[in-house]
Amino acid sequence: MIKELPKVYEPKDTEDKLYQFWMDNGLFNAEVDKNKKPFSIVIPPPNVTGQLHMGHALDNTLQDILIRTKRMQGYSTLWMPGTDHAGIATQIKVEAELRKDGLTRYDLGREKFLEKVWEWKETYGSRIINQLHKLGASCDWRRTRFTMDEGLSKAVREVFVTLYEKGLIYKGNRIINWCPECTTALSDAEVEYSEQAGHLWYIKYQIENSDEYLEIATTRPETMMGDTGIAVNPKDERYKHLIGKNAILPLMNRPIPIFADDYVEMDFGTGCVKVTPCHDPNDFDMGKRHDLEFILVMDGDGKINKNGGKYCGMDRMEARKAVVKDLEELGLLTRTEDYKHNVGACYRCGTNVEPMTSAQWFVKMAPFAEHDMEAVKRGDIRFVPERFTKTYMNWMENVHDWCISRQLWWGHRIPAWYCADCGHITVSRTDPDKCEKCGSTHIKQDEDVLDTWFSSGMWPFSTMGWPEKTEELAYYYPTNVLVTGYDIIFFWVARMIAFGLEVMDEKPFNDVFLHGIVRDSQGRKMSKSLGNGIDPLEVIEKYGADALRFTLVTGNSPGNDTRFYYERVEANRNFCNKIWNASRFVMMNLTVDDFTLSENLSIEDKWILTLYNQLVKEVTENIEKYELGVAADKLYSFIWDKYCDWYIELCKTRLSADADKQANECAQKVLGYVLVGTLKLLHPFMPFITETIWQALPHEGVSIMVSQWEKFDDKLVFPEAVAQMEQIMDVVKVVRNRRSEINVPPSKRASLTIVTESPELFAQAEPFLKKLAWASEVTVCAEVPANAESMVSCATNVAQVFMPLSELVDTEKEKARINGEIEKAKKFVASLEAKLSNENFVAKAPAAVVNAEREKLEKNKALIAKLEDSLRLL
RNA sequence: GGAAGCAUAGCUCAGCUGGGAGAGCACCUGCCUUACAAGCAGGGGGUCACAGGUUCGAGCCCUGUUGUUUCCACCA
Repeated sequence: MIKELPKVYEPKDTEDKLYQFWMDNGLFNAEVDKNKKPFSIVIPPPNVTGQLHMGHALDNTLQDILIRTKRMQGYSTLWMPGTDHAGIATQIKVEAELRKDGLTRYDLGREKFLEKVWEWKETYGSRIINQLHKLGASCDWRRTRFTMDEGLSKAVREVFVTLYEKGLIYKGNRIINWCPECTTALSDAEVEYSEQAGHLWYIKYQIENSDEYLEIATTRPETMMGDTGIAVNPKDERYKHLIGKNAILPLMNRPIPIFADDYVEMDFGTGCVKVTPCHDPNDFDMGKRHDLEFILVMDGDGKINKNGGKYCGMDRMEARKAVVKDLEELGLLTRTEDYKHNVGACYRCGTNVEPMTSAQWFVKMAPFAEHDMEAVKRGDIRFVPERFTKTYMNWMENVHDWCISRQLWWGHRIPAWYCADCGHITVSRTDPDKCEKCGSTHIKQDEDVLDTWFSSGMWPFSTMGWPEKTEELAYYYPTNVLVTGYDIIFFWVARMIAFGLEVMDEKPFNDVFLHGIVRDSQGRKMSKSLGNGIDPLEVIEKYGADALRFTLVTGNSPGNDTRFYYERVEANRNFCNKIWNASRFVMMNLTVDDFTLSENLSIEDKWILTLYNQLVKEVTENIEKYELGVAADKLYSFIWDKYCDWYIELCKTRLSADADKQANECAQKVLGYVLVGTLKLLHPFMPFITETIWQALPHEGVSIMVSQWEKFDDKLVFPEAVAQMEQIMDVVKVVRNRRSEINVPPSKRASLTIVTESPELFAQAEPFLKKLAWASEVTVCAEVPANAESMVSCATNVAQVFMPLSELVDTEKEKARINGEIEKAKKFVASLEAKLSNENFVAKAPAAVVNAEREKLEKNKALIAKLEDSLRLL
């Protein structure tokens, strides 16, 4: 039963073995069990070829804490794991690999390339899963899903076809964000804007059949070959006479109409806007409004196409220079200004995106938005912290149609077939062999694939087997909580809500528990380019997974970013060691084999049990409210400051060899009882060390993981004992303090004379005072001793303490010290008296508060009396 | 342009529904008091950004100001 534990906790020796033990015993496995309440979480699927970073570590630690707690509380828990195919990200990686051999994906062709990606996926797909094992994640790995699995692909197709049939998905030629590097369309969410230094070029446009010129500013001259109009504000007197006329587009020498549109701001630039409908979202809208010509001047690779006249073939930046140079030579460039403006970049490769019209597939968002916002408004779906509700709402209110087609190869191919004969598009759940309209067999599937987020949007139900009606779905859906970073609310959370409500007719989760970003110690985002990333695996290797987990959940509050410090990991590693040694101590003294509390509890037992019981209540509530950091802090301070610093010390006399056997066993049981209970409360946070210790202690059951969560116990409430214990502890503290001030080392023991009105209490406390206050002997009496003036004194509100150490003390200093303490207490008393004599306070404040203030007043008055008494003796 | 967060000890941050300001690290003093030196005991250090307001009472609630970060929008 009792094992010898080494003096220092070595997580490395145990963690992998324990994880294997849990796996071998199937403890992570989720089983549909009608006798239990379900609790489910789906993992935010990491990129299949990705590596564990601190963000994952945080995200999964939070989930693991929740799932482990619920498991212990008797729920049938499902933590559904899996990975995401991560379209662009993965394709980029494999293409980069090919580039090393001087190849592109086109050299291989679609089929061969996809084979290559699948190979890549096979090689690296399990890496991040294994890394999650290191963290202690208790997912049901048997159920691991991948967004391109057969089942999930089926779900994707089903959703696509269904939405298409409902008219919620359409194909249209619209303006989208194009990444010339990835050569694909992107959704609005996939564009990151940042301020870049650029120029405003002012260009002269001649009015047709006139000598008059218009001056127009632009930041992107390279697209001007696609200009098909010039807009002015209808109220602008300067240009009213030109409305309806044409201007000549320089370089192309093409007449373009001048028209009025409210969109134009009179006081910006020259008050004229050149309109390039194919290369600017606002111009696109104006183009539609005014029925302008749409001329696309760029190809997918960012080069000017044949519509760009002489600039055809030039790269967009090259074309910009050439256009500016030509305008200059023609004398049409009037001036150039430096100008800072926001430019969008691809979130994957960082290349500036090109807004351009393109035939793409879209999801109509307006019909979704209403339901999606309603569900949140109703409180059906709750954001934690609440403020993100607003973020979500704002986004939803202005949501645009979602571009879901990507010109990639890696992903779910769009199930649409184009008929070469009649042009009809056949969208089908099964691959068609002929056009559904004209029957022609000359049909060809759309080359494009779907946005990665399209498939992850259905993750909560696709992973549970939908569109099949599985018992998992019936039992575990909707999931209880989604844990993720606030940075992907739009990408993912919003889309899951949309698909869940539309497809399942039920929300995907009750709560959305959001966390922030893990930054480096200087508050910078961890990134490859900065090289400031900290590898969670290295941290685990050196300090243990428990220390890492604890570091990630403490010292921050939900939804806020957090900085990562090794100092904090070290502190938490030390905490592990503290727990380890406290447990060693208990085990070293262990002769009993169960921790059923005995009847004759002593005062210190009652004290710690009361605090422990309170801890159970609070930690449970905090976890329930997602206040994991608060719960962790409470565990930390209970274990360290209460259990170790006081209770273990208080027990030592009862545990000594010559102590009474019954008392000894009573102490052991309380020590064990509280230790085991605390380990359970701590287990979700620190699964490894708690299991290791739990296994070494007397226990029933296979693992602490599946032991029963502690509950608040009405029988373990002893307010009187707590009050008494605090009186004793006050005396200990005041003596320690006194001794420390005059530099008395613990080895120099001193007799204590305690003058008090509670002699029995302090007589009982004798062993504590000997052990904790380094007393050689303790005398308790009602009167101040005769030789008091030759002793060092200190006082609490219930006791005066005298120690024969006056040779170490300067009387004047002593007087000053006591006076200082009196002053401080008097000040406080005065403030309390003022408060209590305020009729409004007494009348309006809650009775409990008033009573507490009265109690404080009495205590401090008593303390002053004691101190003044001591002062008189000097 | 819109929205949100943050501003508390030297540093990084907690502070739950308002009731005499906390932790970790750092710093100072004294200790190997046989579970733990990854430790023990003690200590110093905060007009809780600023200005108003509500309240018996404000770090906490309200308004404004300043600084700072982020998100959304995208005026050519």
